Amino acid sequence: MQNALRKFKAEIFQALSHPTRIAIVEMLREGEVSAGTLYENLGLEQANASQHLAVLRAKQVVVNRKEGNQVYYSLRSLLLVDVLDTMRQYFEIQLAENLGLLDEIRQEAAISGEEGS
Amino acid sequence: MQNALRKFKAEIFQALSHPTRIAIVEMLREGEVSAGTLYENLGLEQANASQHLAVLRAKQVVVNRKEGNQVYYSLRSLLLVDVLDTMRQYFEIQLAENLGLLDEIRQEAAISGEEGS
DNA sequence: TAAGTATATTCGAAATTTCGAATATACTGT
DNA sequence: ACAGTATATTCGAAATTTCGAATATACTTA
Repeated sequence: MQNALRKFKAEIFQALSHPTRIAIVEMLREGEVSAGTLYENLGLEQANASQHLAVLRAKQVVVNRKEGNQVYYSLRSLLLVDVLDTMRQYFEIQLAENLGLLDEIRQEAAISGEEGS
Repeated sequence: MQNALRKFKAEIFQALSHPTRIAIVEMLREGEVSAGTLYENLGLEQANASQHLAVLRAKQVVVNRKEGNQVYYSLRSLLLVDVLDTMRQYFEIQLAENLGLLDEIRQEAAISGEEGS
């Protein structure tokens, strides 16, 4: 009984285990977004975005709705937003303890800062 | 800035993306457990358990403490328990909508039931 | 029906993950 | 120092994931 449940849990986590898919899920927090808007805003290749959306679909993290020429995606359950929020707290704490990552983030900030925000 | 953060998040999710590692984290919910107790209770090969613990260590999900001959593991942050709890709710809802998985779980339950619980 | 637009799928190749088997390391007691 | 115990690491091989390139599908509009 626990086994299938743990496998199911592992699969959801696996669906969230790629930076691009995290970005997609975060973008869907506010609501429905079309596939095109998604890959444009995230600067992804169309095919690549579609592949990642396929993973999220397969694991039932997102749901899609067709309207004319476009496909609109949204999170299947808002509970995922709660998970993400709790994770955010977790990350903040970890970040404070993880100087290496902080440095990395500062560098990125410095670079994008130079380019003029 | 968002990139390193998302990479970090993805890595935590990746650490949780295997049934065995979910089982380990769940076992650590109550507190510190030795490596030996872990793999005995979960019915794992010693080397395999150690490999999974290495993944959890690398991603800083767990922390370990050496005492004599043994190594005791614990969750680095209790916030992870909250994440798991929210996930549990999520799974319960998904489960209700996912008859295939429910069937799978029922079969497992039936099999272990036959063996006499 | 033909051309255009939006999205998905297929196809390798490269990278990563997972596993068991074997081996290594680090303690403990004699 | 030696044997025993607990845990970690290394080594391939098999499985899975990821990517860009190419192609397919589906809808729309002329």
